[in-house]
Amino acid sequence: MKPGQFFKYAMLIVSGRVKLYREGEDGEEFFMYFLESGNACALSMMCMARSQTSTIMAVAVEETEVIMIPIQHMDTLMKNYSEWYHFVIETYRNRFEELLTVVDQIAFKNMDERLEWYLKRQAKSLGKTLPLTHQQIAHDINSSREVVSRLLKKMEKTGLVAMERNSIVWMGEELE
Amino acid sequence: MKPGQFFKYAMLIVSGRVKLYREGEDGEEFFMYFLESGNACALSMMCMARSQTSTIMAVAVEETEVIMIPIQHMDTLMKNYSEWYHFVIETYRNRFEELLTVVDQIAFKNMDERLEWYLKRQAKSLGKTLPLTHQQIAHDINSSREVVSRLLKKMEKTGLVAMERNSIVWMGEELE
DNA sequence: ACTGCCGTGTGATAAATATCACGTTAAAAT
DNA sequence: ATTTTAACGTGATATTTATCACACGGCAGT
Repeated sequence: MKPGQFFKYAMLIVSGRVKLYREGEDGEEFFMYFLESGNACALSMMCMARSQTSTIMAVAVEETEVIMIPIQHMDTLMKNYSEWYHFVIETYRNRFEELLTVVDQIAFKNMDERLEWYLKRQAKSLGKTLPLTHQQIAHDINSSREVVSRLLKKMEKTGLVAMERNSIVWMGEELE
Repeated sequence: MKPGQFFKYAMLIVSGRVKLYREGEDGEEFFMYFLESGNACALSMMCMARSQTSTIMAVAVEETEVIMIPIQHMDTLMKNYSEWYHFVIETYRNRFEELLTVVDQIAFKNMDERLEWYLKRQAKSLGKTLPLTHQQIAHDINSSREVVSRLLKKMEKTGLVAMERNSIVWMGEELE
């Protein structure tokens, strides 16, 4: 899903994982959040009223099943099923909150804290072993490989992560 | 309105202006957007389902009139008035988009571009003459006065702004 | 076993931004 | 009119992050 594409369906993730990120003008990327089993894509639901276009990048990073609800059914669903209605509002709210925390991070925090936060979120989604190269991480937080390498090295010394080739193991506190 | 306060009403701005911003742990601020005449506060509408708390700072920067709709009426309004329903969804969507552009700026752009973008948005809301000190601007974009001063000086040389004591005049292209 | 690629480590350097110190100016207060 | 205060200007320096250059080691393909 790329910016400019039309939404014709509201989407619910049944299984798998979708990565949502922004793309800068020069091809930079910035990771925002994952959609996972049970989540709905807030944007796809908000565009419903008039088949508006997406403004965000989304790629399935695993084999993913989705339920696609034609947008013309959204209005009647919303009106007639209050469970559904509340689910949708709750989805909006959660994504909005998540975006706000993303803003906090990049507005107020330095790279070391941002990296830590990034890894923690990845670990929450993917488990403690993260199949990520330094290069990929750098890409996701819009930094550079060298910086990520050095910061990881520091975190390894404090015991927060362990490094292996092609993966990082998150050793931080329990994840919910 | 501070983080932690409960929403008991969904709010519509009738006149005036409300500034929404985030607050960092050490008291830093980061300007997000204005709510103006005709706008609704998206967050206040999303918290309705269960009187959830706000997570954002909001202050009226002008004498402001608002319509406050008790949240317990929101559900029935949404179900029975499709105009209202679409207005609410549209509000969600617009704020969401706005947040995404904020993320873009701080994730991908340098201070000079961010300052320019900030001033342009202010000018769009407040008119070409902006009653802002360098210090206030620095605060809003989470930078420092000196940096803002120097960047403004550069922008003045290219004719993009004119500076007066206690205010900046935006000389850029027409605004919408 | 050899080759080449990719991921990683690391010093040196550059660029962007923040901070410090101090000076200047203009408006406000007395 | 003098004092006081807040806003602005500017060089010097520090910090953070990005970039460059290159080295090393593992692993896959031949």
